[in-house]
Amino acid sequence: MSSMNQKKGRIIFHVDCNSFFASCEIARQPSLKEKAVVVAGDPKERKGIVLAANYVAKQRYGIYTTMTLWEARKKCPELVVLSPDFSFYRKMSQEVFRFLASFSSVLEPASIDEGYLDMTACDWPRPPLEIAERIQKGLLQTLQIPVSIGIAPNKFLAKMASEMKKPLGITVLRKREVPVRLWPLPVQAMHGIGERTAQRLNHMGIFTIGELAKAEMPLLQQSFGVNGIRLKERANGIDDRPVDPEARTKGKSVGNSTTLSQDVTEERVLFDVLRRLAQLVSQRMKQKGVVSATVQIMVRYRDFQTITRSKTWECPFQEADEIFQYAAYLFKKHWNGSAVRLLRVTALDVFDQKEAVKQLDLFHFEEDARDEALLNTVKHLQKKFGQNIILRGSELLHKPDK
DNA sequence: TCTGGGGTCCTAGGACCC
DNA sequence: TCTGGGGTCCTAGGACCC
Repeated sequence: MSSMNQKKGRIIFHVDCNSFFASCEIARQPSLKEKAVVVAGDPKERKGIVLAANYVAKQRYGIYTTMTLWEARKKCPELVVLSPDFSFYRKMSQEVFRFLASFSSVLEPASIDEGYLDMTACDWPRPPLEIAERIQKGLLQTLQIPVSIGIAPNKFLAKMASEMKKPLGITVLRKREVPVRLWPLPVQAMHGIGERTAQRLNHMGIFTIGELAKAEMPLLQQSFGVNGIRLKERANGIDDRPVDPEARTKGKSVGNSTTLSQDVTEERVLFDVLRRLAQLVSQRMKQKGVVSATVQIMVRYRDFQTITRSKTWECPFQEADEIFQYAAYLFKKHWNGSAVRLLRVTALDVFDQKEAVKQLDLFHFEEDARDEALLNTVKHLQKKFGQNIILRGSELLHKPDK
């Protein structure tokens, strides 16, 4: 909100793994260290883009993430190209966070390879800079993962700070340094401003973070709504968001997608893909112990035109079969018949499996309680959540276990 | 022989209800 | 015999991030 209720004196670390996927690969194959290494998908499957590049590839050859493998090879013919191994990266990520958790319990993973630590309440006897050095050295020695660390009074500044020196940097950014260190930068250097917003700001005559910091609020609010207010605050170094250890665990959706190795027009093949994606989604939902009542599909056509369609059903689900049925229903209804490049199936607004039963407690029925459809629904729920779902009078109840 | 796969958040319009 | 206004839910799409 305003700078008045900005919490004073917090110490926030942003820890960012450098070239994470590439670093993981080099950790298990150290002989690659001096070579130019990228992790990339298979071009035969039309997935040939660079997902991560180590610093040799980045600095010596100018290779960057999202570049096509074809371009990267042109820049460096002897490039070492590895296929992604996501389960290995997830395992390494868990190790990184386990290590970080030993420095502060107020830890918020922000993605697979970065996280925030609130060090304010930690009674470490050493100054923050020294703790950051310990974290950096520790991760490098025990896991061979290089990280950059930003130290600042809030998340936004910590994030901006960790970006300033890579790889293996530690950067302290104080609020009073914002005019000198952030304001000269172009707006697109700011976390939260992408290509589109940068263009629109430039159009308004705002090119640097400093100009954004001093921009007229009504103007920003008119063009960007609540985001306008937020952008101006951030440009002034203000950010009240707490480091929330729960933020990541309460996920909002679970989805899987795939780019087909060729554009497909044959319905049967597309349905097979949807079935496979539904299985993956179901598997991950079960791992997380969540259910959902909303399925979304995404269809990208040959020309990259992309649509999403979703629908909410009455009963929460988790089984692959159901997810497939719902996805297939949406696909049948909305597919325009032309060649498909990518398919995605997502369970939206997922919630805890245990909550599902609680929610049913609140699920009231009127006089149509004896409708066959309703009874079927109840049977269906019993099958999924156990016999302790009962219909009493006009209410669907969860009967507690004895 | 371009353009991966996993997400989050916000907006805006329409339906529906009071 | 003329059309308000507020609130909420659902759906679609866009911007952004790693």
